[in-house]
Amino acid sequence: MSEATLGAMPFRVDNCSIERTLAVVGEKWTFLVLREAFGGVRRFADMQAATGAPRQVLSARLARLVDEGLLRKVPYREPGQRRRDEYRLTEMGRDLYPIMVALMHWGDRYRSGSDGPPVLLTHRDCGAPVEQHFRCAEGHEVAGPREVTPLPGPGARPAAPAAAPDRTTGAGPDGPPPHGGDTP
Amino acid sequence: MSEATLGAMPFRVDNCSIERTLAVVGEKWTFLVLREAFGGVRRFADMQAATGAPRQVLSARLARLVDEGLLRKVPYREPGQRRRDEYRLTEMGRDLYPIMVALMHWGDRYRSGSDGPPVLLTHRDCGAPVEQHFRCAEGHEVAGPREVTPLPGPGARPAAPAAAPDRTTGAGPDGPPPHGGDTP
DNA sequence: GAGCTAAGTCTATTTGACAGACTTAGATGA
DNA sequence: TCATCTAAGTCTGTCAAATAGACTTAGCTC
Repeated sequence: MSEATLGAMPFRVDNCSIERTLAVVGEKWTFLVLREAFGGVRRFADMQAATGAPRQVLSARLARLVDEGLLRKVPYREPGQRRRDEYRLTEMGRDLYPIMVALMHWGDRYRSGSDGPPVLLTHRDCGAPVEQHFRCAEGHEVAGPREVTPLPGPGARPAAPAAAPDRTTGAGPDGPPPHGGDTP
Repeated sequence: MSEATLGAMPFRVDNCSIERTLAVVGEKWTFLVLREAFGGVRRFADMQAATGAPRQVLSARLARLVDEGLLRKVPYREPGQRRRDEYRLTEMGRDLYPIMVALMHWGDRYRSGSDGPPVLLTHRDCGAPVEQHFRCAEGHEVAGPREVTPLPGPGARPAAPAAAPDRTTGAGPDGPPPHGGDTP
C-alpha cells in the first residue's frame, strides 16, 4: 500500500492486505477454480471441464490452493476404481465468498448485456434476491467509499520522512476522489 | 458457469457473470491499479511507483481500463510543463468497491499475520469499523453461502440434454457443499 | 498381464511479464 | 531556433507462464 494511499497520513502502508490476498488468488484461473469449488465441483476432471483450464494450469492451481489452505484434499473411491482425491473448500476458502459474490454482482450489472444475469442469488428462506451492504460496527448503513475513512491499523508501518506529493486534491469535474485520500 | 454449478438444475449457465468480470479485472496488476485509483492516485508515475508494475504492463492496463470504461482520462497541466492525462475512476469503476473491500478484509483476516491489518476502513461519521454484510431484498440478514440459493436468472440458457453426473452430494466430514449445489 | 479410468506430467510453441534503455511531446528560456 | 526539462509512454531482448496435444501414472478388476 502506497503512501499516496493514505494521503497526508504520516504512515506508509506497503504491507497491503489487498496485495496479500492477490498473491494467493489474483488471477483468472484461480478464481474460476474457486467458483467451481463454491458450486460443489470437487474432482479434477469436472473442474477441468467446467473452467476450461489447461490441465497443467489446473493441477498447479489446485496444488497451490491446497498449500495455501483454501482447499483440502479428501480421498474418494468409485467402485471398481482406484483411490483418488477430491478438493474441498476449507473455512478459509469459504471466507472468500464475499469476493466471489461481489465479482458476480459487478458482472451482472455491467457485463451481462440485454440478457440480464444468468444466476440470481436468493435468500434460501424467503426467495428474495441477496445483496451486499456495508454497515459499521455501530449499526449504521454505509453507502459506499465516500462514507468510508481509511485509518492506519495495528499493522501500519511508519512512513519515510519525505511524504509523497499529494496529487489527489484537485477536485475535478467529478469532485474529490472516492475516499478523502484512499484505498478502499 | 458450468452445469455442475447449478447441481440438478435443468439449465446450463456458461455465460457466467464472474467470468465476465474476470475478463476485465481478473489479474494482479489490474487490481493494484484499481486499488491506487480508489486511493486517489491518478498519474502514471505515481501509479508506477505505488504498484511496482513494469511500465509496459502499467501502460497496457491503464489503456485497457479506459477502453473498458472503468477509468477515464482527464487532462492536466503543471505550470511550466506540457499537457498530460490523469486516470480517474468512472462510476462503473467505482462500483468495483465491494470487490476491493472484500479482498482487503480477507487479507486482513488470513494474511496479515501477528501485526494485524495495516488499514482499517472506518465509518466517516462515527468512526466505527466498516463491515460487509449480506441481506435479502426483504431485509433479512443472510449469514453466508449456506443461506443462499442460486437460481437461474433472465440470462440463463437451457442445458444440453445430458446432465452432468452429480458429484456434489457426498456429504463428507464437512457436510454438504457451501451451496446446495453452487456458485456463490 | 491386459484393460480401464481419472489425475496428473511432459514437450514444444506461443504469449505475456520483466529490466533496462530509449523515445516522445509539449513548455520554457536563451 | 535550439537546448533543456519532465513525465508518459514505447522498444528490445530475456525469462516465465500459458497453451495444445500427447503421454504417463496408479490402482482396480477380470
